[in-house]
Amino acid sequence: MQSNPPDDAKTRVRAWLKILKTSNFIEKNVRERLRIDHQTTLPRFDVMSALYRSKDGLKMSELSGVLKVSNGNITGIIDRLVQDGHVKRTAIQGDRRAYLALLTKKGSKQFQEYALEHEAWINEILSDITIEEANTITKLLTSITDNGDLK
Amino acid sequence: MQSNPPDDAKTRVRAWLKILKTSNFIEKNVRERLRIDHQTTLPRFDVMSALYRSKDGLKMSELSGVLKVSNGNITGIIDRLVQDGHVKRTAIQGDRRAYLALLTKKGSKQFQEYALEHEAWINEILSDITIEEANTITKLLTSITDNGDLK
DNA sequence: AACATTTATTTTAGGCTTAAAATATTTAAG
DNA sequence: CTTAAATATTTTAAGCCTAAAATAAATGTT
Repeated sequence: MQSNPPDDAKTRVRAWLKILKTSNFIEKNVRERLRIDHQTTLPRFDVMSALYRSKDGLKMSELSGVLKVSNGNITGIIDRLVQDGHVKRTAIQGDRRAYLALLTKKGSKQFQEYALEHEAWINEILSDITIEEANTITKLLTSITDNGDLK
Repeated sequence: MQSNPPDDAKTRVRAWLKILKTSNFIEKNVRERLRIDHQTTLPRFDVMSALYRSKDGLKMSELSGVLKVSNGNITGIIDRLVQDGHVKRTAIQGDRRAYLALLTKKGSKQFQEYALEHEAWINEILSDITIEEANTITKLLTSITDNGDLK
């Protein structure tokens, strides 16, 4: 089974389109469940997840760094999370420019519930692939995102 | 190497997060090149791609069906593509509710150029995976999106 | 101390996205 | 033919997202 460069390029494009399709497919599913079951959104879930892991809260710039989204984007998401009582802002000693965003007790409790359900959803959506296959996917895709030549 | 259900769920979640990360990584790259090199966007590219393949144009509802986005979404994207002369709307005989969106000559020429570059970009971004690996990715991910239990 | 530079965040303008409501047209039923 | 139901699209309201400009505070330089 020989291959030549032009065919190789098309094979890689096919893999990319499949990655995109799969990602969109799962994402849509998760977004819908978050919306219907919890009246929340994936960006909000992602921010809460980062804050939950951090324990002591994160600065706005740390959040946008971890989630790889723009600074201004985080502003609006945190605004809404503060509105519904899941997040609070706390001053930082000696720097009045910045502050820490931190989960409230309510937010922390709520996120634990989200996380359990999220794991179950994903396990269901990916039920057709075996554990070995899941590991293979993780391994192969890692060599793409770890491509040092880009960014 | 035994596994148990709770570990399996976490392994699947890890695979999902990697799929998401990879997709976002590649998408960001492509969006940036479209923006900087061509002052256009991925949604616009996607619509032009669908129209290019269709030859005779597509109705709005066909576009939203193919691209799996909402109807209202397509309205705005086509509006902007019409504005910069890449797409035109043509009446359908006997149905004044609908119309076909069709690439203009300019749009068609432009898309051919985009497509060539796009293939080269992807080939570059995925240069660290072999053709065999690309095919493995495509095959494994297909069993996820073809999961008939959902939707 | 006064000024410039850097750092942290928000604001702005524009585009993407959705679900739900509204509009227009066609088709079906009586 | 008239009314009702279905189909095709747009509009609306709200949220997400970015790059670039603006604001504010901290740090460095003279």
